[in-house]
Amino acid sequence: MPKIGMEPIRRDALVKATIAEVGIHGSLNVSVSQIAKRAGMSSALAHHYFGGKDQIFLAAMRYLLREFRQEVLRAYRTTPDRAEAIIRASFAKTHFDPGTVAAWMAFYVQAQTNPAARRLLSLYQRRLRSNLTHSLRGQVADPAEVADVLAALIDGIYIRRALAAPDTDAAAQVLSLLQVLRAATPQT
Amino acid sequence: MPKIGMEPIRRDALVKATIAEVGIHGSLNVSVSQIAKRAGMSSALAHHYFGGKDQIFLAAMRYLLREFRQEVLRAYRTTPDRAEAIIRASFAKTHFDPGTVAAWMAFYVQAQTNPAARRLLSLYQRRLRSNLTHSLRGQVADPAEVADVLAALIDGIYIRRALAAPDTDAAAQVLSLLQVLRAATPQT
Amino acid sequence: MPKIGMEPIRRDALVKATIAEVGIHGSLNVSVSQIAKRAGMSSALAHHYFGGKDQIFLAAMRYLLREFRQEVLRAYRTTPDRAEAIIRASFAKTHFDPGTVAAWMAFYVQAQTNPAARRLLSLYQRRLRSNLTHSLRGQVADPAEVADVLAALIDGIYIRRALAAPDTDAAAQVLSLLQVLRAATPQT
Amino acid sequence: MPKIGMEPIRRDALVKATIAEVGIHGSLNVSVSQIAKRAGMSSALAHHYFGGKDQIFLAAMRYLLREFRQEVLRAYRTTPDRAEAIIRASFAKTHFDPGTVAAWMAFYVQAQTNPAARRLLSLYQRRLRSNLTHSLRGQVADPAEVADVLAALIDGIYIRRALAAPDTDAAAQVLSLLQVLRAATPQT
DNA sequence: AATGAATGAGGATTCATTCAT
DNA sequence: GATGAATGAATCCTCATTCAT
Repeated sequence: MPKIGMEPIRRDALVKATIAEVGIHGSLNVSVSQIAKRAGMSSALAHHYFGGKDQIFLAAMRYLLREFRQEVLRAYRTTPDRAEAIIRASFAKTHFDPGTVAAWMAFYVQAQTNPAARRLLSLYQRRLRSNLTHSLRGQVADPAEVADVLAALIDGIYIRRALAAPDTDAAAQVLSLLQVLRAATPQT
Repeated sequence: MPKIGMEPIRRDALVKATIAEVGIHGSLNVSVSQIAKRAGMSSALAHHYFGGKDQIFLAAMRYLLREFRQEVLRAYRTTPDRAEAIIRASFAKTHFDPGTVAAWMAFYVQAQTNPAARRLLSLYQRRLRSNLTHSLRGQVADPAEVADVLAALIDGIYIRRALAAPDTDAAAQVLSLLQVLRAATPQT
Repeated sequence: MPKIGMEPIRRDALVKATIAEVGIHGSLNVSVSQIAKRAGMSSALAHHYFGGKDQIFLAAMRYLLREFRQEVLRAYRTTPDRAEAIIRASFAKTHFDPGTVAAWMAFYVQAQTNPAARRLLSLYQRRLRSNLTHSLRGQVADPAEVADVLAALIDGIYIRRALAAPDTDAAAQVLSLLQVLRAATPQT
Repeated sequence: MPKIGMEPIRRDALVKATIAEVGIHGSLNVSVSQIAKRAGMSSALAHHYFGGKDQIFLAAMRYLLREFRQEVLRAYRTTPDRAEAIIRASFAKTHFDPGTVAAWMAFYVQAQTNPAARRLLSLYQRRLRSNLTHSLRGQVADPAEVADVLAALIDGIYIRRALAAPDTDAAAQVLSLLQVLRAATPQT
């Protein structure tokens, strides 16, 4: 009995299985078969839906970035200060799931040679920068510059927290810097 | 060609070939044969000297960290401000060689699952933090905290510069933040 | 050529090819590729179906032991004396095929270190002993003890006949001993 | 300082190292390097003395057979009954050292294809048979035939004891059969 | 839509053996 | 006599991908 409308369900299952499997192995050294098995289908079907391994992983990354966007939107609703909302969303617990961490590290690796991955990373970075810049308007002298620093700091702290012992509150660290910067370079 | 005492020569050649090859491929998906060929020897000899692929890559990473240490020492000699010296050394041109960048990204991936890699990364991070802390003593209220922020910022900016267009001066960005932090939280 | 239900066919082909190839080489120093080629498939498929070389060989041994069991059952039908049937089956011509001999010798080697092989050998020995014991009941004073001797003698003569010139009738030798033992230690 | 007369010492060390290493691995899957390292020399030297791996192993087998011969001679001195002496020597404790067991099993494998090994095995078997025949002269009707049975039984029981749990006294089992045979077929 | 079947290509690793010193 | 250096060849195993059904 041919099922109709299975495609989105299958794709979603594969994306989630990819993240889980990447998390378990800590890298992209995961076979399509492993992913497909976890997603409850044959590897041939995975190929059928995505065309190849690279595209499966790319879809997984797009999914993670989409999740992140929604995390930010949620934070907007509970945190009046937009910059703070972005920072808090950047360090949401889900980002530290093994799968997410491993996917991000692998993504950095891929971005060096895979044009599609590089574009995606670029897009994420531009968006983050733009969001931060907007959120800082009217608060600091040079919003774009401060946004740059904050964005880089977010990435830097994320890597350190993700790979080393997460002993301190990552968001707090960025927020305290934000405070300093706001005080130091107020908009005149 | 001398037939004795080849070991250090071979090891060195392999380490350099590894970095080059990793740079070309953008990841650790490089065969030992490729590395060995570039280093001018058989893959069997590479295994003989290092025991396995992981150890070859680990040796390459140790080499890069050793290089970085020397970069810092050199900077100490030309830059009176120690914090600035560390920051400048962190963004030395050699760090942006494709091989070095790829090795670092791969290193982050490995650190998730390979204990030896994780230890090495930890060591590097502790050293950087300690050096920065010392260099900030007497200049800011809480040197350790500021060192933490600077270290993370260095990593964050490095990744962004390494993977995206290096349009701005990375060191300058960190240095300007350093200035702000010094002014904002002076030692009383 | 049917495209489904190939597994049992492939497995069988591999098992037989293994025995043949082991016979040709006289040991387990046979590559999976050689076996697979003889079985008309790629080595990858052989791995797919069996998981690894050890398991291919183990399957081959299980096949030989199964064959031996059937040999015994056949002998039961034509030889009224059960002990004699077992002995005759033990020296059936097929047991002296080069592949079978080589597999047995390799099996002895494997049994020293491979737990699965050891278990299988143990199972075979217990079965042979148990069958012989049953067959001797009511004929000799201590069936178990005589069974032990006969079983060992069967193995010992097999090795000698398999590795040296098979000039004498192996079964006859054991049978004559059996006769002696029956006469010497009758059940009272 | 060139050492003189090292050859026999080196060869002996290699032979003993071979047996030990074969015992550890349970098969001939032992590299010459491993053997040489255990014997305290380079693998190149091992090749120099023996010419190749096969010859090293053959030398080890010759050593074991020599040892066995001496075991028999020792037994002759303490056991008046020569047949019993041979049987006891055949099950001396040293024969059950892992190295000796593994070497024997490997020897059986080799005898199938290696002519030198086959000759050596043949020689051992003929000697054992001849010794047994002599020892039975004047005691049983057909010494050669009984010798054959005993020899095979010795091998068969050895394999069973070597590979399975050595719960019973192997020599006793053969000796009791010997007694039966002597009683059953006395020389008239 | 879905899959079992199938493989070519590749990769890490091992090793017996040779050779210059 | 002795060894470090060196390698070609081989081996097990994995995997992305294709295809007939």
